[in-house]
Amino acid sequence: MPKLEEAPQLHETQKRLLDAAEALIAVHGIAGTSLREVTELAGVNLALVKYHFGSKNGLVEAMLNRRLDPINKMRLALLDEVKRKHANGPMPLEEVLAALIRPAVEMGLENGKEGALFLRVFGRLFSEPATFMIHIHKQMGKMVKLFDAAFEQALPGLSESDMAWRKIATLGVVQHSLLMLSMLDQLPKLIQLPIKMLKGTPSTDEVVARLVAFSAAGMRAKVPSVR
Amino acid sequence: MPKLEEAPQLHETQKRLLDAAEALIAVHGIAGTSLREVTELAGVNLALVKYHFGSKNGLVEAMLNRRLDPINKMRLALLDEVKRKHANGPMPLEEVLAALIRPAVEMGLENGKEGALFLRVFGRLFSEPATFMIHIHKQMGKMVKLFDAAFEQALPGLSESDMAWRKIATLGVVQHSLLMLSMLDQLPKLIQLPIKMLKGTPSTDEVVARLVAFSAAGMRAKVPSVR
DNA sequence: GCATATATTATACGTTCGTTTAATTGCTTT
DNA sequence: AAAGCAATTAAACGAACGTATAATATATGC
Repeated sequence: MPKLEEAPQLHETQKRLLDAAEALIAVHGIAGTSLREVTELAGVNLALVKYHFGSKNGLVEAMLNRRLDPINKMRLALLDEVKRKHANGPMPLEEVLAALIRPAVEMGLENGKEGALFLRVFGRLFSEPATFMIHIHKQMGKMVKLFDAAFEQALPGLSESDMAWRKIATLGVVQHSLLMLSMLDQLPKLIQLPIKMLKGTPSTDEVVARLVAFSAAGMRAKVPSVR
Repeated sequence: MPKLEEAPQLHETQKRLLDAAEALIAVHGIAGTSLREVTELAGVNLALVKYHFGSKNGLVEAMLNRRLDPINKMRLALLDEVKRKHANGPMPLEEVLAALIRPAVEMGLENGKEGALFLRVFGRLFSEPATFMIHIHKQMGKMVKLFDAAFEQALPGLSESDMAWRKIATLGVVQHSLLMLSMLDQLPKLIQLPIKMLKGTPSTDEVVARLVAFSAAGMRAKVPSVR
């Protein structure tokens, strides 16, 4: 099975800045995180943000790319595997969904504290300024197109809008579940919401299985025609 | 069927401030919205925020309460109806879900531009500082408890963690779908993601039916035991 | 070992932020 | 008409923001 690639080597200073930005943005969002907080946490001079990344936006985009690049590459590799495996027939919906979902879960659960932090960043992405949504979309454009085609094959016969609603709901399942998963440490104290969904941390396989099962059933559901 | 209650009367100035805060926070988030932008859009003096709401936090919480109060009251009223209707037997999962989902959809689709704006605020809630999550949770505490019991009855026999995962996924479906729905105006231009999920605006009934169908199927799905 | 990039530092600029004060307006009650 | 309360105003506070610059330190190539 394809694995998440190692990050390309970069300066110690750059890595420290990306780590610090990731940790703070995970909690306070982009607008709520100042470069002074980032550089202090990184133990690095303020001006080095401009030197290495040009601007705050540059830092944020580099932070996003560092995680999204390997996730998307692994997604495409997994989808390729599924395609090869079912070259003579239709791809099972569950396997397409797993190819989409597993890399993000793996990034979140198998990279220690850094991974969990990125899950929170990922969970916030849709709430950040449009600038970054555009950036992320360019980042993911090719991947999205290939998965669109895969869904079309795994779940044939749906109208465009039927398919769009289902993909949006699925993205919601994944995004929100991973956000909650990444907040498990702090959440139960703030909120008594019974998030006893784990004793210890659940395994990657368990999380993927749960999200895939829920999403696949949701995507296959018939909608009573009240339109 | 219970309806969303009318907002209690408040000063013109207060309403203008709440409207402006809602519109700006919907787009830029709490941290990304300044009181000067809010008061300018409202056509009101800066100091009136302190006078009427005490602080920026006070303004934000009032803005949230104005929408969440009627939504939650309608949820409880709808749930009561479902309970009465099925006093002699178990409540159907779909009807419990509809009681949870319909009020938010109705607020978003049947209150003009203001409703759509609040949907975007609602979609961002989990990405805002913990302060507000705590506030919202207090707001929703009673409603959440009653729906927890209803889900337990409509979907019996699940372990605590099995139920928790399903509720989280369902919340993700609703939150993300409504966020995308509220962004339909702007999104297609920024992103070619085929959000042709509608010609014109879909009806409340259609949206509720889609979200309920997806969530109910997801909640009923068996998870292969790979744990 | 000296010149040349590369990396880091301290410091500052001009803005904008949330908050606060004190003076003033408008309206109601007597 | 006067008094009293509610609402609004203009102005300012110190703090924090992203960005920029020039001087300095560190590493690299010859």
